[in-house]
Amino acid sequence: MYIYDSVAKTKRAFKPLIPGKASLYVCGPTVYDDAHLGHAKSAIVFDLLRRVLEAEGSEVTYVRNITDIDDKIINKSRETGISITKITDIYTEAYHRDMSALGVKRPTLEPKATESLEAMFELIQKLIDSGHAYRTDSGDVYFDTQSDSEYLSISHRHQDEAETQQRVESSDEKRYPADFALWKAVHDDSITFDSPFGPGRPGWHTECSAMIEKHIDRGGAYSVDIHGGGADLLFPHHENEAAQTRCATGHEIANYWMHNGFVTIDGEKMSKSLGNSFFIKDALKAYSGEVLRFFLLGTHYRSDFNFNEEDLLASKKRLDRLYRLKKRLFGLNARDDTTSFQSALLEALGDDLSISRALALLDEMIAEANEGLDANPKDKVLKRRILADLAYVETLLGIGTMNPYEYFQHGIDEETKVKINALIDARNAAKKAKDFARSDAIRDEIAAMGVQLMDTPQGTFWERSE
RNA sequence: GGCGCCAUAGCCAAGUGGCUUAAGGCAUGGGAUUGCAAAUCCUUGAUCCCCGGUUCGAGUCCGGGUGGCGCCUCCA
Repeated sequence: MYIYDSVAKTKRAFKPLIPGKASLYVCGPTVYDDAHLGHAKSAIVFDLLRRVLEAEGSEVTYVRNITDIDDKIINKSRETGISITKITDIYTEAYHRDMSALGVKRPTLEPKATESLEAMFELIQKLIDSGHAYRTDSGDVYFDTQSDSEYLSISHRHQDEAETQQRVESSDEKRYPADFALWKAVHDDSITFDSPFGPGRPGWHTECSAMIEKHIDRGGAYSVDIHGGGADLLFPHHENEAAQTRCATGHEIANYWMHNGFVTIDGEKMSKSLGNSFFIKDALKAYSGEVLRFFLLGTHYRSDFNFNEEDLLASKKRLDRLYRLKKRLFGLNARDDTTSFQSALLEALGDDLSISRALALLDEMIAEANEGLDANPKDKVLKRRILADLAYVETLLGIGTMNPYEYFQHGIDEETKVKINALIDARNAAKKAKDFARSDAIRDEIAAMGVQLMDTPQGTFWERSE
């Protein structure tokens, strides 16, 4: 496949270090709060990448870390009185629950920072030994950015010394303002970990480099094939990761870099400080996870994504078409036929995840399938082909996975369903007696409940409207 | 202040110099179908923010302008 490498700033043919085996590392969440739409976008994008690589026949090692050591977690613990481990357990579980609802498959490995301390010590020690890191009087260990001639080659910055100086507040102990902490010494009663450098906790970039070395590096020209994350991580996070690994191991951390665009809410960046965060769990109250997945998937991963309800509903209608087709073939089993649609779909996604092209192909497939079924409702060969295509879409895009009836009835409780079915029976009786005034009155009554009826040769079905 | 991204129909969104006098979806108008509807199918719409340039040829490259946005500070 082809991947746009955001460091090379060009599209490159993807060639893994070991043919047939792709490795992927993505920066995961800090588990101190519920996941928001930005987490969802990133997770969905790289889930898609993983599916495409697998569909192309690669054996994918996908590592996504869980950051469970962080000042934000510690602060939350102080504020709430809940223990650190309790907090990280709660939000790790919440993250998994939300991602699962969005159809995001679990990565191959999900290392936690607390379980990777040895690897971090090793990395830091190597940097100290090789003169790329230094200790301060207060016990902190800093990375010496000036010791790395390649520093800033990832984010293509040309840091102006004077300008940097005014940006950084407490640089008193640093040799150079851009230097960053590998280990922060802690002397009070905060959470600390014992280390060869004294009690403290790791700097925020340390874990990614350490985990990649521990779980992925196979001693090649670089550590991991693809490194991914949100666009905001390019600098300083990825720059610093790259510097650490380069100086500790002598090779680059990644061969390809992928950065997904931001999610904005009504045109503004979503951020905690602006107070416009949008939690996935809240969005899931109104929409099924798959509707959200499809919406977030619909815009190319490198573009910024603006979230608003109106566009979400338009996106849902597009997904509805897939489910309507699925409904027409409900109850039939798919087989593994391969079709030209499938290869075209994979080819589109293999071109830097060109989702718009892929969805256009999907729409065309759906239209042709409906047309064919209209013309030849009993064509078994056609049905087989459509079912195979739908199954392929499920696997590759992670959409169309639900029971179509449940999809269209999302959010309606059991009691209401019973009531609706009773009204449908009454209406069908009226229809049979050609009492259309009464049957239309019943339909209006049902419509008032937010439910739409559809008469078909197979009977009367209903969907949630709006 | 430094670095960077974006600007295509009412809305979302492809397009990386000629095969595209611009995919696909939503919405709108018309039609087929339907007891009426819904669904489905057919059909309907933009010369690509502005100005200048390069080229036989530009939405697509270059320069300038205008308007959005992001990173440089915790953030996917």
